Amino acid sequence: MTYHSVDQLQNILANNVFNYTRDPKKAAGRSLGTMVEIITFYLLKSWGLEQSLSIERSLAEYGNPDITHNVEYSLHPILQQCEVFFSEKLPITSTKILSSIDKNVFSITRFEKSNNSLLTSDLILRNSCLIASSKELYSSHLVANLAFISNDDYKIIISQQYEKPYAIFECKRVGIEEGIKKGPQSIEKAKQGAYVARMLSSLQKVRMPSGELYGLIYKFNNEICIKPYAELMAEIMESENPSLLCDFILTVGVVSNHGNWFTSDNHNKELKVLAQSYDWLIFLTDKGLSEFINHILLDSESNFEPVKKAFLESYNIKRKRTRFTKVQIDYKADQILQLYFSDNLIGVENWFNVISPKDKSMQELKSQIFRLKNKNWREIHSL
DNA sequence: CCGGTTCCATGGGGATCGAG
DNA sequence: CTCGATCCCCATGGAACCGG
Repeated sequence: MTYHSVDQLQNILANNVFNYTRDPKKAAGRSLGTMVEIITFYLLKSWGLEQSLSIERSLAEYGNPDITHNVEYSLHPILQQCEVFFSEKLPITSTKILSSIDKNVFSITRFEKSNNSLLTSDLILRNSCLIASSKELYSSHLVANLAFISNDDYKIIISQQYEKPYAIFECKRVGIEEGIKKGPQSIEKAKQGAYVARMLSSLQKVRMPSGELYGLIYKFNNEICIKPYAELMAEIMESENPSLLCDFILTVGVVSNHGNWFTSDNHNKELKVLAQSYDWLIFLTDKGLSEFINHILLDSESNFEPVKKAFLESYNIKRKRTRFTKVQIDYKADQILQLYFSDNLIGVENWFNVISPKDKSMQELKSQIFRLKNKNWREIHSL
């Protein structure tokens, strides 16, 4: 297999794919960001979180809903779920899906329909397709996912997600400048990411004069709970107490290395800023990202041909419509990616290193997420 | 000049709306 | 319903700028 560093891959993409743009290297860098997003999405999907997942929802800051941030991936409590079998002509629009729901099972009167299509007539799938949302703040929204297609019959799963998530994922990437060891641009994005990571959850991070990190959380009736961060986090994980959980959001950052960031002890400032801001910071290694790109784009004799085709059709001066992003993806490419990730789940998990918390593993991250997923959110939010 | 911060051009995505 | 326009948001990376 051809191995390239990510920098080499960026140059290959710049020269061969993005040569039509004014700044090919920048556009290639942007597309590597898309790859990180796609890898993260299919990882979450192969963990079985698809029905809980929303993409690019606007989330309010804790205690300050005036300010909102669009968050890449968020995991929400599922309030209700139903399946629909469906054999109409493409596209599968929100209107068609909503009209096929049994209203006795699932009341949709409080919802406002979206204009999204789950599957377009030229087979572009919309991941975590938002079909309707409720107008009231912090209520819920409906997400549709395509389970499978057989003989023009479509099985669709519709999940009603509670608006307030229990976990979020954000993907970031920073590139190295040609011939320069350390760039100026990364710190700004690190700070932007850090700001969002620190503003969404009720669990606030506080530094003691000694340097020790504490967690602070307001309980009901104005009681403040403050204790060492790791201890408080463990308590939240164990807890079913609504006042600890109702506004808690586990924040996860996914970063990828591009020359000036290191997985070694040699963390630079940007990485330190992010590591202390997210609850979890995981690092997609060069090896992982290169392996993915080599497989889907550069391997000439692979069965990833439809994935490669979708990518090239998306980034091309004559392109009609993008079909290779975390949201809109070519249906065939999606099927291949799903299979690839579920068949190679252990390998994919090994593409990541955990940077913080120190000495934790991807398996522990996974188990924390499932622990949260399985809490009784109806009770916690008194629904 | 050095090592940083701030600014900004460019690429891209999603939601929404209105014309056809 | 479809498509394009528009608005808003975010990411990437290079240039300008600044204090010592």
